[in-house]
Amino acid sequence: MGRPREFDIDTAIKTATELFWRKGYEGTSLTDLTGAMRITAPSFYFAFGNKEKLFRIVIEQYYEKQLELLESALREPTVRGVAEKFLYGYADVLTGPSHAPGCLALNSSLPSAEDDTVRAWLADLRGELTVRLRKRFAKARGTVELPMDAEPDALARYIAVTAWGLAVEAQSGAKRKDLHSTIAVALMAWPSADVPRPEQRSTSRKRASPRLRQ
Amino acid sequence: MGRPREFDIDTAIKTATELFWRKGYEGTSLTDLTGAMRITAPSFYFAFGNKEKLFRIVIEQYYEKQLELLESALREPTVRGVAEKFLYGYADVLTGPSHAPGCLALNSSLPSAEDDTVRAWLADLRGELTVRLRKRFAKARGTVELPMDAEPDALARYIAVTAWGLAVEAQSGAKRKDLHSTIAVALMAWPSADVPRPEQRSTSRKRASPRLRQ
DNA sequence: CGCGTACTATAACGTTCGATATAGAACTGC
DNA sequence: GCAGTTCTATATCGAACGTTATAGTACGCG
Repeated sequence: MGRPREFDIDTAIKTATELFWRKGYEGTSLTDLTGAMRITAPSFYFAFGNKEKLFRIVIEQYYEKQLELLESALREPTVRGVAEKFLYGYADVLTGPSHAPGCLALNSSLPSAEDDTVRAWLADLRGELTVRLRKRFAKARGTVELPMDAEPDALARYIAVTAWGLAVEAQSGAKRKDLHSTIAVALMAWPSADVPRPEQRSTSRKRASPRLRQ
Repeated sequence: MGRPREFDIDTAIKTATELFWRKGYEGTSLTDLTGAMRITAPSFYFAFGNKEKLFRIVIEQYYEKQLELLESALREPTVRGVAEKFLYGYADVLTGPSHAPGCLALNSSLPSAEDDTVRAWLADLRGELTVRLRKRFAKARGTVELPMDAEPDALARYIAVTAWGLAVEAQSGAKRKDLHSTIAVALMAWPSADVPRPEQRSTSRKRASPRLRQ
């Protein structure tokens, strides 16, 4: 059957997964891949066809696992259980110790900030925004606006997370009304202020009302 | 004072902004930039120094506007008003008609899917996940799990948005406990089921409890 | 052994990337 | 008009990119 392969293909795929996770799709060069796999370019092309085909293999393996998580979540007896299990499970994946932080699929588009001053800077700017929100919430804590045991850090991060998620959705093609109805749900996590002065309230907006709490 | 510049520099920056928004930072080549600006490479380098410096100008202009939105939101009399104003304002930016969809700063890392089969495929995979959630929620609607007037579409998108946002946060360095406390807040938007069978509930997790609703 | 097949090594392909050396053109101030 | 400065055009740089042609090596099978 010809000359036997001198490297383990599954190990090579794992190596590639790690690289894509850390450096993104375009950020991972063939030199990176073949170097880490300790094979030469022709061996790479013989085994995988090209970079994109390997990437698709990697992502498909990843999504198989993600789908397992999703299916398992969907089997929860309550829809809240579905949400809970999926989000916590996903968070575990994002912070798993055996790979770079974040989602492989999203990181592949959003290359790592490591060794990249531009991206590190962008991440900093994002962080700054969260800081400002946190300070505002911390100041409000203990007043009628926010109970004393609220967590400004968690609240600020929640707003930021929602914002980044909206940005991803928008880029994928979500329309304004989609985003608005999503925000309407997101705001249900928020405490209504106890009778703020009505004339100073934020610009009233018509918004979809999911009415989850009957 | 020497030879006058033959192109308008503000117009050129606007052109660059549009390109970065649509194609991302690395996805926008100097050929793209100089071509759209209708200037040659030396003119570009004379005017802007290099690609990164131009990008920083563009992003700084963008963040100035974002900060205006944020400051304006922070001046809201209630913290809920802050969240509301900021999120809706951001959504407006994301879907603004004068530029590519999404956030300029995030898109710069997450290059556009247009003319890119790999990224289009990744966006599709993300969409599929939302579809599955929606179907599950739609099926639950009208049962004890979910009231009849709930919106499966908005709920599913909310979970997805939260997930993508978590992914961005995780890549920027957020720790697992940060994500968990964020999720705890996110789940406050969710209706608790009316007494599900306890033995079938999802794996109980200790989680930070912001206790927003006293 | 020797043929066919499967894999690997060397070396280089053409293209695109961001960036520039060199020279010349267009303006102001003297 | 000449000097000094500022911007532009041509033409090209070296490096890195993904990819491949060519040749050779190692195995199973007859």
